[in-house]
Amino acid sequence: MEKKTKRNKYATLNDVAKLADTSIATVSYILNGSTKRYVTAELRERVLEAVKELNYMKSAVASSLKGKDRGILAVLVPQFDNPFFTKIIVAIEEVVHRYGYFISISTTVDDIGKEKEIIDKMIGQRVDGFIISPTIQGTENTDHLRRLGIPYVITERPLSGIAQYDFVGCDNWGCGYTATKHLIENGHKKIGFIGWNTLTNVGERENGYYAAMEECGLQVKKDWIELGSLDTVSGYQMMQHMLKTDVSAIVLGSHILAEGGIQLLREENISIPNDISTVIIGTPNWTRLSVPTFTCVHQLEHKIGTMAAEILMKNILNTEEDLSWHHEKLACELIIGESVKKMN
Amino acid sequence: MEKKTKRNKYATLNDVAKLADTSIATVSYILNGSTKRYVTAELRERVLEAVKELNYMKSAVASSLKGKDRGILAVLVPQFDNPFFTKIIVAIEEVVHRYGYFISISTTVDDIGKEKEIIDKMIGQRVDGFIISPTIQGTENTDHLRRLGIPYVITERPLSGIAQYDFVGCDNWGCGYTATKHLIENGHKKIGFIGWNTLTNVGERENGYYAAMEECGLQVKKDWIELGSLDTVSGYQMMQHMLKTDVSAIVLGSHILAEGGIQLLREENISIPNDISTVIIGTPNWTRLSVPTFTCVHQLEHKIGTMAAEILMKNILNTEEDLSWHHEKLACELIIGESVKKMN
DNA sequence: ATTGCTCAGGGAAACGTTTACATATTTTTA
DNA sequence: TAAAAATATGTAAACGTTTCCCTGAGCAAT
Repeated sequence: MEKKTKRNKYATLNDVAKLADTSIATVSYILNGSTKRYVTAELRERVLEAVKELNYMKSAVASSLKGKDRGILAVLVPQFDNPFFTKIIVAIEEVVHRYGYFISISTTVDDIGKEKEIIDKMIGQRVDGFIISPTIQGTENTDHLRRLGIPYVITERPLSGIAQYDFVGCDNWGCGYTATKHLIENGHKKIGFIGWNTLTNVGERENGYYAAMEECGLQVKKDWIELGSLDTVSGYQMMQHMLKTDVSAIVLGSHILAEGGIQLLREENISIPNDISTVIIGTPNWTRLSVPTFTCVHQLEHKIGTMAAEILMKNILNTEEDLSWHHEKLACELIIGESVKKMN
Repeated sequence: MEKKTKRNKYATLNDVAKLADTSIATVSYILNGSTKRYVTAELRERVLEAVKELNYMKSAVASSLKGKDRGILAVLVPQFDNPFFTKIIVAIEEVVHRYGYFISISTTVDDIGKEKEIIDKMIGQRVDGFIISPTIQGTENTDHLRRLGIPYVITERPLSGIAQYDFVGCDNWGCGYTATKHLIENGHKKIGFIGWNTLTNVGERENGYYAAMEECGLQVKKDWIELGSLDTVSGYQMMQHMLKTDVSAIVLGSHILAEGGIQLLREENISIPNDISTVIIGTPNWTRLSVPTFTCVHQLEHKIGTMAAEILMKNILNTEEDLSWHHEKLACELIIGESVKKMN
């Protein structure tokens, strides 16, 4: 049976009007349920039947040419097979769906060129707004949005050097601080930090670590800090270096790095928490399922997504009560697992 | 600093034409790089400058009214915080981005009503095609697409009772068969199966299990089969029942059920693989990171996404050599971990 | 001197909606 | 009973593109 290749034409208002023997204006009013128009039940019936008969489906493309909102939001993330972003997106979708909008997700793979490409294409589509976890190579792309007056909300990664924009992310400083403090409270004094060095928000995690150490009067040795790139291989390598030091506990600055690092620990038969304690920043599923379960600092991804979407929708629909810029940093939560040994 | 609420107007072809002191036709030809038009370098320059000056960004909305492709594909999945679908989507995005298209992802939460709602909205947007992992409550929604002549490709969950459509999924029968066969080859004879009962594709997994058992002359006891709903809670409960039986090994029909089931095993301090062996269908990350690592049947999600996207794009662009319907069932791969004990 | 090219560019009609405005028939109200 | 209001519908002008069809000028070959 061969595949049909011809594409059917969509029925138009005109087709419907002809079949129902009326005018397109009447059809349009009926279909939009407008109250500005009196229509006899009989005619309404005829029109509705014609619609069904012809499989008429209104073209949002044509409507939005007439100034109607598109009903589309663009969401840009670095990657979306990253549970952190996936969870944010799930929340965004829940919210915007309630508003009758939908989202178009694209991944920038942390490349400012691709980011620009995507943003331009989305502007071309006249999307109503953007939710962006921006790349860190610059702010030109969001500058462009601001110039054009297109509403946008930034998530997770703050823009540097710019004050006037809406932001929702987690308190990365707090993440680092909480993780470190927890280890200290369990009697650890020699604590390592594995992170990466390209993002300002992770720099914050590192600063939180330093703050906790300092607050407790603990000196930080240089080789307790490892910064690499954000992938499992790098996590693996940083853990190799870390094992040559004298730390008794490690803050794993990201779940991706944690995956690599823990892989190494397993290969070397190093026991968690007996040989080394860890706290992971981030809470992917596997931290609950593995043996041992992991102590993690949980970021409220769902709430980030929800808030970002609400702010954007209100901005678009102009229903915002509060006209100042949002700058929300959501607190993190410590989730106790079995990966931290109590020292005495 | 208060938030600006006024939305800037986009510059139009007309604006550009006026500023460059020419006609919109000329501008359009220049911007589209058409060869059907002779234009002096000087005028071209003027136009390009006006474009920059005005921040002109062509409206894909208006173009597509004139019959141009939208450049949008709709992707529908039951959920996307499910690594199985996430991976498919990542692959789809890679492919369509190469074609200069982009995707709009929505989740149906396995509800045929919401599925219809989304499909209608997407048709309204005049998307060029669909990639759908359909709900199982019926085929009306895809029937509708077929009636309208809109290209679509089905992934993972075959439509029942319909022959003429493009399909890409994995060989679920093979998944069940491979998992079971592996356990048998390791000397297990009393093997349980935990699955769920609402999807035809999972029924296939169960059938593969039966086939392997039968092939090896092994009788299946009724209480070795547990079917529930697709969530961790159900997985947990089914494992409870399973533990009351005499099985030495279990095929976990989905990674979601596996999460619940393994949770219980951990709580009860039942050792894998010493007390019980497991093979999981599906390969989320944690199966490699936990202790022990898990033996899994790997489904080629990335390839599913790639093929589905290629088929759809070729269909849309009419570059298809082969006009018969695709019906691809990708073979699975056994990945050996430490969760199966060798019996003798 | 008339054709017939190649260049260079403008005019205007679609595409499928929305909506302001106009028209015509009833019904109500003063 | 005439004017005003309510009811019921049609016409046509946008919206921002694309593209077909013109108009002219300059030049070479009849």
